[in-house]
Amino acid sequence: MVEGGPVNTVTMTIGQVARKAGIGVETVRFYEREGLLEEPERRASGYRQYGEEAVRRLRFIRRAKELGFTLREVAELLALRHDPGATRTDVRERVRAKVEDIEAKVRDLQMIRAVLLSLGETCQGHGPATDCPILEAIDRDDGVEATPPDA
Amino acid sequence: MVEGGPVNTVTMTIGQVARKAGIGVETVRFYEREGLLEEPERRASGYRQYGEEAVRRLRFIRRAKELGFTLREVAELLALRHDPGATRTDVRERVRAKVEDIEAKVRDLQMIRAVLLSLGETCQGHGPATDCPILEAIDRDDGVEATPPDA
DNA sequence: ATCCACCCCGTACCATACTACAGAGTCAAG
DNA sequence: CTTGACTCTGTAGTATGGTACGGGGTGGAT
Repeated sequence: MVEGGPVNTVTMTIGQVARKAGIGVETVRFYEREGLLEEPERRASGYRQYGEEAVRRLRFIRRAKELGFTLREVAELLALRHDPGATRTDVRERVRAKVEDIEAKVRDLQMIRAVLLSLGETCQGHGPATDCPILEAIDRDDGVEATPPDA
Repeated sequence: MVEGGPVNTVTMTIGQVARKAGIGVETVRFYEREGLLEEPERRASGYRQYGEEAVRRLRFIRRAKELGFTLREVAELLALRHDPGATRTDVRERVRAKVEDIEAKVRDLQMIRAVLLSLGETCQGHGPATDCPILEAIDRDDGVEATPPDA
């Protein structure tokens, strides 16, 4: 934002900015390579120079990741933030989609949980595991869940 | 189980066993490399020969994966199944631990969902995204969630 | 005999999000 | 001016769960 002359912006090294943002130095460089963080100014020596904006951006990345956004999605959010043509509707749409992702994941997990709990009830006692009904059931049981809990 | 002589066990090629189990040929070899599937007999040509037991085992793997077990955990379950010293309690313990994993994941996801929903309410209207409260909030908001929703 | 689908092995590659390392140069304090 | 902490680049490795490929041999049907 503020450019075109020497400002009182205190500059930081990559180590300082990383510490302030609560991430590792290597990670800062990684985000730069991945296009999440714009390439900073350099000193004559080649050392990267950062201002406070970089700390905010890195914290944003960290927080958005905590909220379940992938780095690709974080990049989109960051792009929205800096795109004058982007509307709040665009932002809400991203958030809504992520909420739906989360709800789908929760539903899947709860279905899986239900299956596991019901399996647990079929396997009482202390006998040998070799003929434990759980293992038999996993064998035969089919398609309570269509997709594995990844994605 | 049945060994020591020529039995009426129809043998299958890797392609046939893969098709029956609903996975890919490469995946079968992958599971073998990873120790989930024991190395099968070979024909003189080197072709792998499988019986029905292999199909059951592969389906077990597939199903356990759908239930959220990692390949490592699946290997443990398979080991239990073939270990005469293993008890049903051992099996139940695995299932209980997985249920707890799942419940923890669900709690995390629901916390994240709540944060996202509350963010969504702060960003009404159709203005530009550049100053959308969601993005501001992600900036400042701290630590509703300690760990990202991976693991 | 020929054909084509199938199988063999080993290795490399996909995505995700980092993390580590080697070998060299730099900055600042004492 | 030396020392030690820090930074640079580029590459490689981690974990997870596979998928793809190249270059060759095999099986069974025609």
